[in-house]
Amino acid sequence: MTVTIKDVAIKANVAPSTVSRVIANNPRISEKTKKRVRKAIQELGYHPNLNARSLANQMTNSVGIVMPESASKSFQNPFFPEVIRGISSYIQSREYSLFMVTGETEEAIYEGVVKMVQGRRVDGIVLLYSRVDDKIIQYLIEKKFPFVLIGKPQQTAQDITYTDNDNYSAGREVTEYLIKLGHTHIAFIGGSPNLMVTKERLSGFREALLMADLQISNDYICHMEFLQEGGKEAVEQLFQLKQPPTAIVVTDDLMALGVLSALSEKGYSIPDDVSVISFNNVILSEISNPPLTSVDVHIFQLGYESAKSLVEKIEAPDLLPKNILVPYTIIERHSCMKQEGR
Amino acid sequence: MTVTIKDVAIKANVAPSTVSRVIANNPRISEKTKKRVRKAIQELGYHPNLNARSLANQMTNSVGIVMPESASKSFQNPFFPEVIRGISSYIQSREYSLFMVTGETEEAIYEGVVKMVQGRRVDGIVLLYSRVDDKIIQYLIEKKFPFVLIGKPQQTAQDITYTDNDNYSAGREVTEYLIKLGHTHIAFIGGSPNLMVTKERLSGFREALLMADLQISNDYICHMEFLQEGGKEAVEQLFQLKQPPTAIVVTDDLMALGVLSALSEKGYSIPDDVSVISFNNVILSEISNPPLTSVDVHIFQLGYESAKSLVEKIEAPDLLPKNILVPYTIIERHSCMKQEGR
DNA sequence: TATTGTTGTGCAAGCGATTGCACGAAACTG
DNA sequence: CAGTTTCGTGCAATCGCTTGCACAACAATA
Repeated sequence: MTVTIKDVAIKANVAPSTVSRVIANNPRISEKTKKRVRKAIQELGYHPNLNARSLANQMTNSVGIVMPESASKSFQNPFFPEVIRGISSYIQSREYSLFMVTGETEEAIYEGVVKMVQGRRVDGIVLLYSRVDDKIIQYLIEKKFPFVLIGKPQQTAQDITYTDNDNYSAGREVTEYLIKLGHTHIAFIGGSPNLMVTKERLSGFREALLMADLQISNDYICHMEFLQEGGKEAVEQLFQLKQPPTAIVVTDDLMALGVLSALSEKGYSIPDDVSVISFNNVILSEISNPPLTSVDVHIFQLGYESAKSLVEKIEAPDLLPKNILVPYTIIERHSCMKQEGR
Repeated sequence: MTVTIKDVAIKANVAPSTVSRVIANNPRISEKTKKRVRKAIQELGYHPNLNARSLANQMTNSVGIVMPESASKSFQNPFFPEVIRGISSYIQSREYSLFMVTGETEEAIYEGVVKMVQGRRVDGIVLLYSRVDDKIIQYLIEKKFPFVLIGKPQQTAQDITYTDNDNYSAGREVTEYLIKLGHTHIAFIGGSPNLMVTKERLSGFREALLMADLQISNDYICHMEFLQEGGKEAVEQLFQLKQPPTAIVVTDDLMALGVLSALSEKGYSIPDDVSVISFNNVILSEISNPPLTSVDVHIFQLGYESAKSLVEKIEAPDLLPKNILVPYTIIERHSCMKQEGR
């Protein structure tokens, strides 16, 4: 049926072990034999059975990526495809493959991860999110299984390798930007408060207000889903207040689009009536109306670097954990404006 | 180190084979033994080594998904995440896992596929695209490896299982819709002419014009990349013509967004000056400005059904190939308008 | 009681690779 | 030229699981 290493061995008139060594390019095999074996491999169209190989040498040459439990929904957010692209790009160059773990519920994902890990399907895992009290992280730590996090781990966790932006600073900077434009009533719309990103950006936001002696009202802080509807709902809430904000920090472009459209439905014009600044700088932000001022967090690189760290960790497990901060850049477009008078 | 089937066997005081049968829930094992073994499994936290299992029983319980070669770029198109979600959703319910094949070049992807297939990493493959003269399809057919196509195969190929919309009809219907609105100068902006979707929709488009006795000019037919920039470039071309179109059929929402923004940059207002109708109905179309009239092709279902077909095919290889047509729906929003006068 | 059937388990041979070790041949040494 | 290295290859065990077949134990039958 399938052509195995034995077939090659017979054809090349050597032992299977020799074929194996040729594939591994073992220096102890003579060039002459190598050539002969390679020819046989070619002619037979032989490809090693990766399961057998994995079984024998205890490694799979593939890594798993774990989507947040809301994968079903959040996959709509361009953040994920892009970060996966980054991962995939590096992974590819190192001849690894990609396994995906998705699931409807947290429990399902957890099961999936356990199955991958204990089932030895992957050599390492990259988690596409970081949130508080995560069962999966606990598990991986316990099992001493190589993994990296995209986002900051909850505990100052010196022993977790992660890749992230400096979201605290970014949150602060963005807010300061709005303050400099003269805004004093600034709202914050973020994703789930369980996500580390949200927490970090929020505390940056708070810090900026504090430094500027502005009041921090809880009415101005919303936590919604990372999707457009999230943005819309938030707007509903905020613009019912007797003193609605004149500027909004939104932690995600997709939400920001929701904000934009909800706002213009309500008859507000942007940026004249309210300024909006958001995060991620996915392609959409460029073509929204008006184009969004957004923080480019370099999603691709986030993925790329995390994959790189992971592979390093897989190949040298005793290496110290390593944290990579990917820089961010505020991309100014047309959704923010100076606030005249008060 | 890791706990194997032997450890369980010892702990439960049975032979490894018995443990194996308990896991497979083989009826020949007594309930009493089963209980005992299950308890041991629980207590040891045993999970079977999937590589070993795959090796032994010649199946992996996972499927591969292949992105188009431009994955690097096209992943930005929300179509893909959504279709993957659909696949993943079904796959999950059947306890399969997902392997991803991506790559920068067609060659790289091809290699990846071969590696998966011969390496026995997956039991089947779903191709996320269909294009003419595809090497991968050839290969899979030749190897008699189970796969399904999302999109219509090139050859009338009665022996290929695929899931698709009736893109020919959709193309025609959409065009007729514009004709009914009074448009006589209708352009078509599509993706690569190698893609079957493009071909099908285009011929539907042509047919509609033909039926309405309208002229078909090649100047009105553009082929671009499935991205926003594609849309922009197309607009550049079309609106240099001495007689620019008053309505445009765009085969993808993302491109349509590009069209929209290019158009408004040029000072055209939509839908007053030019009507735009597009395909896919990704979330963006809803919040674009104006909201896009778009054909909902039910991407999720496309993925879901194809996964279903694939699993069926894996589990009953001799089943006749099966083609599923997922219905489409035109979602009217605000990017099309009646054309007054001539 | 001897014979035939069940039922539940275990033995051992795979699945297709990798790898430590042994070993014959060739090339070096003195 | 005998003795020691070096080089290239093969043997066989191993990775962890599945499964056909054999077989012991016990029940049912004659």
